[in-house]
Amino acid sequence: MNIGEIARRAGVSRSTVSYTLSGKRPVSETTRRRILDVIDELDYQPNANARALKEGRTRTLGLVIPPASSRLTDMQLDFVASVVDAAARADLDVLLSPSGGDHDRSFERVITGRRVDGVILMEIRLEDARVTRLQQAGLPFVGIGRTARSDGMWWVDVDYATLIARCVHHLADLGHRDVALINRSAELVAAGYGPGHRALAGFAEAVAERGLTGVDYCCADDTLAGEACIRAILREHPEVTAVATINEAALPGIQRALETAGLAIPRDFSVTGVAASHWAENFRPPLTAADVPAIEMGAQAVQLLATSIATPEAPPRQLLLAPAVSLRSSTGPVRVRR
Amino acid sequence: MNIGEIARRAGVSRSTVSYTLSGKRPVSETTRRRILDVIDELDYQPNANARALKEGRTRTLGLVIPPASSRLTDMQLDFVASVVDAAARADLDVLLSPSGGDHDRSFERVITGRRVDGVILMEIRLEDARVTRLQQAGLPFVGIGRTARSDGMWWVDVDYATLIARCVHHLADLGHRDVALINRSAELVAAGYGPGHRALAGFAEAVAERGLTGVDYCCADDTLAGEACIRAILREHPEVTAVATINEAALPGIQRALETAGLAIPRDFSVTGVAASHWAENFRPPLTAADVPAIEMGAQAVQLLATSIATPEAPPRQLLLAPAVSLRSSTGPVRVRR
DNA sequence: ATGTTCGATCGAATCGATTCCGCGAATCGA
DNA sequence: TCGATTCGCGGAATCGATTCGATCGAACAT
Repeated sequence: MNIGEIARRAGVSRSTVSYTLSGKRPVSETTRRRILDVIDELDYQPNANARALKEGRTRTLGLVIPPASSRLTDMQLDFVASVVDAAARADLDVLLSPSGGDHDRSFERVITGRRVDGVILMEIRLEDARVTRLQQAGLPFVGIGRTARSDGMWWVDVDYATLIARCVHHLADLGHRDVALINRSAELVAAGYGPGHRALAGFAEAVAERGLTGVDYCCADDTLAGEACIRAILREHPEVTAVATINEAALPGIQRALETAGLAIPRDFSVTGVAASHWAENFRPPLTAADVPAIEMGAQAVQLLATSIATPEAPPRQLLLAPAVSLRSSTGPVRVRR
Repeated sequence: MNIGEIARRAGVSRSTVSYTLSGKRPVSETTRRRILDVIDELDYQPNANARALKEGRTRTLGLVIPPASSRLTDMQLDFVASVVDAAARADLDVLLSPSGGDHDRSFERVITGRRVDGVILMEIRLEDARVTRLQQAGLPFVGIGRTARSDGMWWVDVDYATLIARCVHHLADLGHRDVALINRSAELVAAGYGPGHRALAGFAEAVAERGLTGVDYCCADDTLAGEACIRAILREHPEVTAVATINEAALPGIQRALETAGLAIPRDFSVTGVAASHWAENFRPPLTAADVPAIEMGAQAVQLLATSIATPEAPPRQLLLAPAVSLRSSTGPVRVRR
């Protein structure tokens, strides 16, 4: 079922079939109709590999994800889903490639095998070898996240520093003087995970600006760790009256531990942070938080990548998103305990 | 940077380069060394499209996922991650294709464009047009899940009927006489979602066998719906003393609503079901449940697909998993309320 | 010394598309 | 009616690999 078969049945040459399909040269209405009929009848579609070989592009983009060993977070899942969705809308296919760990063969295969026209890179670290590799390979790519010095690359990212700062200001406005930051896991931060570092920086700056005292905790991405973290904060810093977090997965634990400690939200303790809206809305009471528009970010990344592929020499574009803090009901005026 | 370039620099013909790479014909040690040196120096990798075109296989498998519009569940995410991981281990790449909704162009492109050697199909319905399509296209595929009549296809699935039946028997052994099933969403079940139907069947059969009375509820995949569902059960069937569920995402809501109602688990109310272990372990108290080995299932699906591709004429193989119910502490002897 | 065998390598065909070049027929203006 | 232009289409080269026969020189037996 190749183009030659179609040509034979329609009584024309292969090139004519190709031109009717692409429309790059006029074809008379009668032969055109005849060819399309045969194509419909045989359910023909051009072989994607042959086409890619000749055209030099694959109409496919690579999506580089962290290895499965580290459970993907909900936010990362949203990225994947929205990238796939946006790509499908643009008639692009998505080739998944786990990287990190022992999966660098997969990454290399995708890069140097010319299987993709461009790459979307998730989970970028402040220093990231994959970015260097892609730049040297000359393959267009867009980061979801960014490295420490990222002027030269295309990316879309969430402005964690600004968002956490806004949360701190919000808490300060409510009279809180002692606040805590619940960050992502210590390993992640130590590995140069950008959001962790930038959230901490924004937290420190806002705390200093408002003359508060702030403590920061690292916390693994699960309910149990969230509980443990709140317990540690209450024990080690009983003066703390509010927390801000970028750790969505810890939220259920935070809620549980505060309940267990007999602290009502927001009467006795305020909670805020940065989280996808479904986390915020499942919190009780609903979480005052900056809602990360993960779905939109994935779509934007595909957009950027498409233009980067189309115009490889164009100067890189960046998109730093800082959605507003949605006031729900998990923060309130400070109230002195005991 | 193609094979011709390598051949020129090494002073040999293209075929010799190809044979050193594939080892399908002997090459003398000296030229072999010379060629490999050039390859290393230039960082050459064969063009995947050209190779696929000639060989007639792509070393790529397609993973068909539900569209992003419906949020993927944690279990589905585990499938995706483990499939990608297992494929990478087998030096296969994974092409993602959303299907359903308006994304059938993507599905068709992957199938008829010969972009993949085989397909893994997620979220199979009892009647599923994609299965028919793949069969008629003659493309090897493995389902994660299965259709109503599934003898003729390859699949790996969880035996929801048996697992839910075991949960019911366990509850009956503890003296419970009135039990409820919390299923997935009504739309999903109405659309012919296999696990929903089979869980219900297993529930009904076990309830009958033990002479219990059982009610079943559909419930959307989120915390809030879980709460609402428990409230409805307590209101409409106050005699119920235990629930079994296959709805992981509803578990936090189930827990919350029971707490709110002043019912202690497992003293006043028992909860059990089928759930990935991290859901079970985040429940409080830890959930007695059959742990779905999603990670293993993804890996098995890749295995099956690989053998199906290698031996297309072999009779289909199936894998029906029924992991044991892990006794944790969310079930206990019945106790009459009021 | 001559014919044979065998190992190492080369040349050319092939996979299935796209695209440039050019040919014949139809159409046009004068 | 004749040369020029246009229109529609076919032929062949090309993309970058794999693979099958063919070749060539060396080693071997007779």
